[in-house]
Amino acid sequence: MVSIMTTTSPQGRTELLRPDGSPVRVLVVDDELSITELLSMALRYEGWQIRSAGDGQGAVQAAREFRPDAVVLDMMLPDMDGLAVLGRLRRELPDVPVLFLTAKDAVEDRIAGLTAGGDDYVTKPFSLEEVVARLRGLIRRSGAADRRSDSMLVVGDLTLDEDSHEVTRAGESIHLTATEFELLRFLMRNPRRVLSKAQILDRVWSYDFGGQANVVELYISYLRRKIDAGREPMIHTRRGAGYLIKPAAS
Amino acid sequence: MVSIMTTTSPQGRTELLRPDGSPVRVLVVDDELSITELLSMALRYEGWQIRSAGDGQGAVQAAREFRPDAVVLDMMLPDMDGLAVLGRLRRELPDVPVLFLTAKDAVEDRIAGLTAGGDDYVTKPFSLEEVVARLRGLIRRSGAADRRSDSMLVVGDLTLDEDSHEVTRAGESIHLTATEFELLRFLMRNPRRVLSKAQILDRVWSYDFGGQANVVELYISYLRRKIDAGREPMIHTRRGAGYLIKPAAS
DNA sequence: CGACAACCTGTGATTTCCCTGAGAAACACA
DNA sequence: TGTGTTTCTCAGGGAAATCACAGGTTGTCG
Repeated sequence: MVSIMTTTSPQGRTELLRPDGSPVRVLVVDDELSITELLSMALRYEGWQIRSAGDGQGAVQAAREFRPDAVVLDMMLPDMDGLAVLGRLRRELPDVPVLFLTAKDAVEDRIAGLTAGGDDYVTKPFSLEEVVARLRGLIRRSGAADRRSDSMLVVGDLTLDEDSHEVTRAGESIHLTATEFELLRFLMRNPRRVLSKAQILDRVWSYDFGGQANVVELYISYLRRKIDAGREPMIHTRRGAGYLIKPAAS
Repeated sequence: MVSIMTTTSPQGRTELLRPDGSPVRVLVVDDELSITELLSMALRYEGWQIRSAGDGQGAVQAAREFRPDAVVLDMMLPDMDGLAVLGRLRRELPDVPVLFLTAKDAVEDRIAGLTAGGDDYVTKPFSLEEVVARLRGLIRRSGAADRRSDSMLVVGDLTLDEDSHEVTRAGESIHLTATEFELLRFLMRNPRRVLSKAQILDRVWSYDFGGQANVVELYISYLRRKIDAGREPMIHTRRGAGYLIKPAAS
């Protein structure tokens, strides 16, 4: 088992690294090219090293050569059943966590036992933030002995706990809806960085979202009402560019 | 006989360890690959070290080399009768407890005799929580005189005894059905953590459950009626995410 | 200073998710 | 075999969340 460390970059962004300082490796397995590319891009942006495969055969081979620290696996592959692929992967990589991608309506069906090993899953269509968050969780937890429960995002006096989904400002607990929570998580994972509406839409909403772009404005408005209400504002608009979050003091 | 210690990790999760600090070892014997893999995953996640075998021959050999602290043994093996395997295993590992896996309709009286010696059994199809709980019990008890009552889960004023299956809230005893008990145990083993309905279904219901996912909602509803009735609620819904349990105060 | 674009937010329709009562089916036990 | 218990399905009600729309506000630039 490979232990995983975390470091914090100047931007305050926490990165996962292997003990030798090399980037974390993730294998993405899906037969739809658009999905693997979408994921590869998003995950590379996290600073991770990505390899992708389009079928079970390729997945097993890539696992052998690439030795990833985590695997993203679509359960619907052309050449073999998802469970079969899983079995083969496990033989190559006994302790590597797997994030499953499943169709929404398959959930009730046959997720049986999938999350048993501390694995996790997301349903299609997913949002990239969701996938990244889950993967980070899996990798952190597989990092073994170093099981620090570092699932806490902190910006100024604002905290967000990814395990309990709890959010507080100045110690005061704040209730957020699912979408509000994901939006805030994205902002807090990129403090002091301007995020465009398009970026936000891409990452926080699921990839097949077809609605109006101004949902972002709407949800920013919701967040402000809950987080900045009466206080020194932390969420700022950069007109023509996007939004950013930063500690109130400064 | 090897004595077993327990430590508590940062997450508050209790782990079983051997006196030298190395992880507990469990040997899993079943001819169905899907079962051994399912179990291996789940047990590894408990922080245990797992070895698996697909038949009696392999089991005996693995026992000799691997020196496990406990064995999970399917009573239906291809090459030899379960009892024969058991006999051979006992010769290798006289004091190691065994958890039997049996078909539901198997002759119960034979099993009854077997478990007299402090062993235990579960019927297929089992739930992972069930197997983990039984194994923990066996290992703890084989770990000798030092029976520290570590079989107690406590969250706020709610207590759950994994040995006696007794549950109390604010000192008041509460009767739960088997399924309610397992659900509550799973929640209490992960306090302050949001657990999705799929995760819950995965661990608490048996691996071949094919029903509606809303049984989870139903049983949460039952639990609330018994545990939160009239009191400050401890079971909380995170709409769109899952459920979590936490002490009432907070 | 005026005009335009970008942004904010109230309102309400729609959808999604959750809760729970009623009863059928499976089971446990005498 | 009968009775009480437990598990689970189904379906209706209700609450919450999501989102479109549109009118108001603020900022920017000529």
